[in-house]
Amino acid sequence: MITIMPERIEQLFAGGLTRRLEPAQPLFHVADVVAFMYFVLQGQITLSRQTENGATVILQQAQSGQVLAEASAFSSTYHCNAQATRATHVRAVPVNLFHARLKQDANLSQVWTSYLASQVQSARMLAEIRTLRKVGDRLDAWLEQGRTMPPKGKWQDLASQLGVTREALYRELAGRRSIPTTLDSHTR
Amino acid sequence: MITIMPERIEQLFAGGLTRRLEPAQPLFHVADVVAFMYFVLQGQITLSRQTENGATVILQQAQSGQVLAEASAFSSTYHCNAQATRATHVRAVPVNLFHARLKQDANLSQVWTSYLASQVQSARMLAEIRTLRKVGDRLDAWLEQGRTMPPKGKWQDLASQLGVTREALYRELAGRRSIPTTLDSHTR
DNA sequence: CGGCGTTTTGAGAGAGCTCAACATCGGTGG
DNA sequence: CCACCGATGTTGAGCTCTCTCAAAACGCCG
Repeated sequence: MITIMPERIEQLFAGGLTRRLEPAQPLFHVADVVAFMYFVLQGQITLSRQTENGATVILQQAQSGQVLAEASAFSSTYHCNAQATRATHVRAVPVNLFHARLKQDANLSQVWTSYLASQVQSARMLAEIRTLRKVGDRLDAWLEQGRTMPPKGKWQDLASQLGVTREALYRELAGRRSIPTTLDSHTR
Repeated sequence: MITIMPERIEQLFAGGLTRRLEPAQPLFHVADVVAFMYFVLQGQITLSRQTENGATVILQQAQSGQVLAEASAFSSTYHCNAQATRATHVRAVPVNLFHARLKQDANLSQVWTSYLASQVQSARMLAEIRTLRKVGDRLDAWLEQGRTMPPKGKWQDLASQLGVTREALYRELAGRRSIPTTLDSHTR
């Protein structure tokens, strides 16, 4: 497994405009022309799409350190909506500059490719984690990735990452606190 | 959303050796030196890793048309185990040839990058699908991606894609057959 | 025909979700 | 300094859904 340093991807967004979004503020909509590539500095952006039946499908919850809708680099228009879930800072770089950098700098190109590969990896991992039924198992699998517990105050974010309600996560954590020595997870 | 034609990625594996794997046969193990990149022609390969606690974490279920462990292209050794879940055909290309092709052919490089971007997209989508609780919702979301129902005989594979048991999927399908006109999904 | 894998359907149990109440903490303003 | 407020954390009780275990009905092929 490769370890991607987020600072390196940020090189691709060097000199870009920083833009601040209020909670629920949209960044772009379906069918908009792709003019910029965005990098989440802080906060969270939700990418979603409306289905024919009117249901909303979430495509990505972009966290800080992630690039928004990587595939939009290959498209002339967006195929999803982007909206801040809370106060968020993004860095924007014109797509043509983005492509120019990739073309001219083989190093940056490598950074971009390995970033994509690592995103594939972690997205697949997350998908597998979310097939686990018990929150304890999900938490274990998540922690096994070399991740550590976020500070108190961000546990709700962890809960939504794991795909469970905050109550369920709180209960799991409470249970672990009360029996700190018992490490065996009773699978099934 | 970009549409990736699997034939194009296959260009990267042109001239590679085709290898046949029996069910449960391993392809490589953790710590093995990365010598080849693999493309699944037919069948399925499971990528997994053992955690310190002895639990097995699944990282990817590579389907036909997918490249195995894309991130291994950037690593000297594998960080996961690969094993066929059933009879499977893979195409193998030496990593150095793989890299040489990417370097020499800007077109192939583009194919590779857009393939990675599309994989990121679909993996994230799958992760979101698997946070839905009802199999009906998961199936709807899956179908909304422009995918169509696989032929009878492959519904079990769909079930595992959706992260549900085959019984649950069969029941859902049976329910839809009996009320073919009712299209509204009662999302509470 | 017999065997094997897929598809169906049933019944019970388990685990998380929902709804609800309440505690805690930090910041704000009187 | 204290009352108030919003967001986070905690805990309880019932509901809902899928999973699990079980038992058949098919369907295909040697």
